Amino acid sequence: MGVSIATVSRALNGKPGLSPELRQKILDEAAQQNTYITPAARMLATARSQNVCFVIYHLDGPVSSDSFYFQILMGLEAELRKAGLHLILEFIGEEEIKDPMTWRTLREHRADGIILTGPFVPASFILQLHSAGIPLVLIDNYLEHVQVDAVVADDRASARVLAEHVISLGHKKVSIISGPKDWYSNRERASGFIEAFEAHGIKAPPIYYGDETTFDSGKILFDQAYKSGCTAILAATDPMALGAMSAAIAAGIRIPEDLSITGFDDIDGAATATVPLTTINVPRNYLGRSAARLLWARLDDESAPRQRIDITTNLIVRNSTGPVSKSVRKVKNV
Amino acid sequence: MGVSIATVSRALNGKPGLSPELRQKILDEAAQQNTYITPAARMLATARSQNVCFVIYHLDGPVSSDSFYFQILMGLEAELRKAGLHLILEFIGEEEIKDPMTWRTLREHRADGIILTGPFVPASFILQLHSAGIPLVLIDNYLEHVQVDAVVADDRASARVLAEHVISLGHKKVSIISGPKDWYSNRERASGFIEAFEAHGIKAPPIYYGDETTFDSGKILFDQAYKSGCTAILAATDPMALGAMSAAIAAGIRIPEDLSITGFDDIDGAATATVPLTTINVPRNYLGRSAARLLWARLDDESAPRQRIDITTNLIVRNSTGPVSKSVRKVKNV
DNA sequence: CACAAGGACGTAAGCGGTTACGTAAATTTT
DNA sequence: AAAATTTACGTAACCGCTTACGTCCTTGTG
Repeated sequence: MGVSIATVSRALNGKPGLSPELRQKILDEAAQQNTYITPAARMLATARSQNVCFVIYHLDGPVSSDSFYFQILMGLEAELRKAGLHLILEFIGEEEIKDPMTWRTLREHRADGIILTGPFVPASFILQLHSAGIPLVLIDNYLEHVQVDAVVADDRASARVLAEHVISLGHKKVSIISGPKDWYSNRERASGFIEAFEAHGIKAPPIYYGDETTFDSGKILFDQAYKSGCTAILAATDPMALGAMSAAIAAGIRIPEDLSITGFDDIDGAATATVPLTTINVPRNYLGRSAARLLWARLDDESAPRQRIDITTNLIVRNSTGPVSKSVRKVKNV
Repeated sequence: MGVSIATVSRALNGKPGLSPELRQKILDEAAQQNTYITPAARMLATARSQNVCFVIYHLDGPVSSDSFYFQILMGLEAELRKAGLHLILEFIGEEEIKDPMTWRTLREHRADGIILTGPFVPASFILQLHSAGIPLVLIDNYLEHVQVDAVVADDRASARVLAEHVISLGHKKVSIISGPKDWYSNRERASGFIEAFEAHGIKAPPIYYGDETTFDSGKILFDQAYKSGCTAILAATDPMALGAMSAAIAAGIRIPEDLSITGFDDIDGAATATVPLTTINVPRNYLGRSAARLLWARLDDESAPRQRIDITTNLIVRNSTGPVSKSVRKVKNV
């Protein structure tokens, strides 16, 4: 009591121009009365919401990699919380991707910054946001030649590691099954696979593209891929690998004796599949945390140099990969 | 131009006291200029944020049913969007559960209402929120004797259906493996199982409790459960069922010839497990949508009678359940 | 045709903070 | 010791919207 609201404001916001004793007294009193700054008023006065919008861009229909995003979300929330920021979640689709300005959260300035993800965000959309000067961090997306903050699981390097593993088991005839090539991570992964083979002087494996990266898609692509006479199939995602595995087993092909299969992402079902899947584990929680920290830094200093953070992943070797067996080739040659 | 801000406000908010022509003109002009009401100012003036907070209460450590929540989130967001509401996501743990007032989003009044979920939300916490008069909707939780809005997957009825299926296959000696009994859904599911058996005059199956509802937990409980000489195991969750399945297969037990196993939830890996799992599918997206609609109605009319919405689930019969086989019993009797 | 009633729109007072600016007291400078 | 700074805190003008109230112009009524 007896203190002006200006002084209280200064105390609560840790601003200078106030004696330490008075500040402490105000702080104590506020804590005791469980008082809190009304966000609306602060927002109005400062034009800052303390909100961050996490945006998942998806085509209509179900989002495939459910738990992938959820774990990112958990990491994100935990880290934003430390910075006193709140998390607004939004899914955007076809309509708002055409024109960012139709996108309500953005138009309303409900968030101070944006964390954007999704497997196939159009570059034009990212560019529009970026040139509008909105603090932005990309997850699992990246634009060459444009300075925009991003945190990505190092798909290409991970793919190389996975391919190295397969090569070390003696496989030389390999097929790659992938989803649409305009998805950033599909491209990166395929490139990584191929780089590894070329580095070993092995002919680049053929890539079979499907429309999706789902279980069914893997199942469908299996036939083509196997027909090429390969001893190993590298899938762009776990669901695809699982689908291929399912088709293989149905065809009486033994895994890994007759055929090795690898996935990518280490989804929930990978460890508990018919044959536990050799795959790449992405520390998703950390992906979220890094994105949050990156955005925080950006909010703090608009002019700081843009960063790209590569998160390293882990090769998880399970039972779906094994040494190439001579006998199989014989059978196939009959 | 030439219109007072009061009139614009009335037009934009669809309030009366304005000629249709002028209203349309203002609306058109606003749309054209891509103007939008500043949320902060509106919040300050109306004391409403247009935000809804989705809260997942979890113990420290990883949240198990990842994709479960994610699909709820998607449904929630889609439905809230229709109502012009925004979704704030928050995970709360031990600290804030003790005293809701330590919980920042609540204290700051950043959200107009709350949607709360988590497998073991303490009743005391729910009661505090409820008695504080905060618009609240529970997902997969319910308090007897307290009038609070809730949308729940009908665990008990689903469990009965699942048990009926197993009973119809001839199983009489069955074991139940479950997680902690203080989790709402674990209790409900076990009750449903037992009800079905009692309805058929079959002795209630024994329940084996674990500390968690995970794959590992199912693996561990398998031994005890199988030792009882059962021909079927009903698990409280899919991961548990998968864990039990893994342990069974490792022990040379054939599924479903020697042992039937059922899960619950139809998680991603259920269909692609070693033996595709018979389980209960919960329409999670719809769970989220219903919760959103319920909260919206509540925000609209505080005094409306509370509702509890039971979402019906679907029995998914796959390959992990089969008729009880006589031969197995013989082997066991040796 | 005078007057009451209602409709259409403008005026201005908040909503609860932030912050540039002003002022009095304490401290340093010369 | 008087002047010049610096420090500590209060004053008040916004921030952009909602809404009670006031004014003016229509329209209805006896």
